[in-house]
Amino acid sequence: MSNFLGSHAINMDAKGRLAIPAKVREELAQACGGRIVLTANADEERCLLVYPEPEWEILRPKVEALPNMNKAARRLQRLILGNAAPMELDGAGRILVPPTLRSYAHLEKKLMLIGQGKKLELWSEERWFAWLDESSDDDEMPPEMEALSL
Amino acid sequence: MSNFLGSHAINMDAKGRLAIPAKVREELAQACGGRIVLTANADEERCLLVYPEPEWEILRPKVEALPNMNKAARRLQRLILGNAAPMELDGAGRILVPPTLRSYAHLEKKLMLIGQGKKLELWSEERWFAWLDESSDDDEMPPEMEALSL
DNA sequence: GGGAAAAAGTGGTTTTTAGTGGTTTTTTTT
DNA sequence: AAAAAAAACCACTAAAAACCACTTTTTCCC
Repeated sequence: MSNFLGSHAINMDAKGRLAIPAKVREELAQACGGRIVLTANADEERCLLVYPEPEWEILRPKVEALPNMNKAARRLQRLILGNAAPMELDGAGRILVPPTLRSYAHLEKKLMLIGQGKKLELWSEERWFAWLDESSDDDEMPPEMEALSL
Repeated sequence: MSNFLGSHAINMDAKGRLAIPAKVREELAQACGGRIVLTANADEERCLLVYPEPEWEILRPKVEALPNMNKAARRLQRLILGNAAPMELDGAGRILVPPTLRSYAHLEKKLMLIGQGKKLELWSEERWFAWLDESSDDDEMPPEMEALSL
């Protein structure tokens, strides 16, 4: 199973194409033959999520099955399902980001691709660094996290 | 199991390469054959963490398994996983620190490598000495620490 | 204590690979 | 059928990685 790590600075060209870094490309080739699903992130951070297709097919039914009389659940469904775009890497290892997703995540030229284990996150570089600088406020930690020893 | 102790002053060259001190290199060779994972520190101190690969593989699943609807947990995942860079020492016993990590920890020429038992910490020399001078305020201690007798 | 040898650290050079941009062809829409 | 947009293809530039040689420091032996 895929295990994405690390961050990569990448540029999107004028056509909305972006070259997946070679190392990530290798992992994607192995995990899904280059077949991925790009969608919106559901939390307050406006970034995109990149799933290898098999990983997406585990997640998708779970999202579809959420009890959607609940407002938060409906929101999640609309964002995740309503923005999902299956695609393949082109011959040069690039993907073409659909305009709607581009504007959702405020993607311009300079981007950051962030490994997050089973998926990747795609951020506007500006927003990523702004997020890094945010104070890690007094959010409550789950007990599993309290017990961690890094 | 590895047990890193002591601190070493080291220089990073213009390309971002830094020579691991010979004594540390020996320990790394024994612990992981020179295979390490470099990542960001998650707390407010902007330094890097150096894990021998086996040690990293104990930590990684714990971080990936955190409940990521929680904000604090997501932050930890983005920092630890999103900055992780597996690497090996080169022929001369050096590592190349990726640009993103270099800027995260404000690393310039003069660095400090600090043994921390199962891992090492890598600091900008300036920040390390500034930290040493900080007042160790009135932060609350966990009970295990209260019970210590140095 | 001095000198020699070995090891460690430093810097530069070369080669390979990844990223970028443009061009052509095909498909779709009006 | 023509024009425009999208997709695939191809070539060139730039950056990263591996390699190699030199300098400095430390250690061991005389």
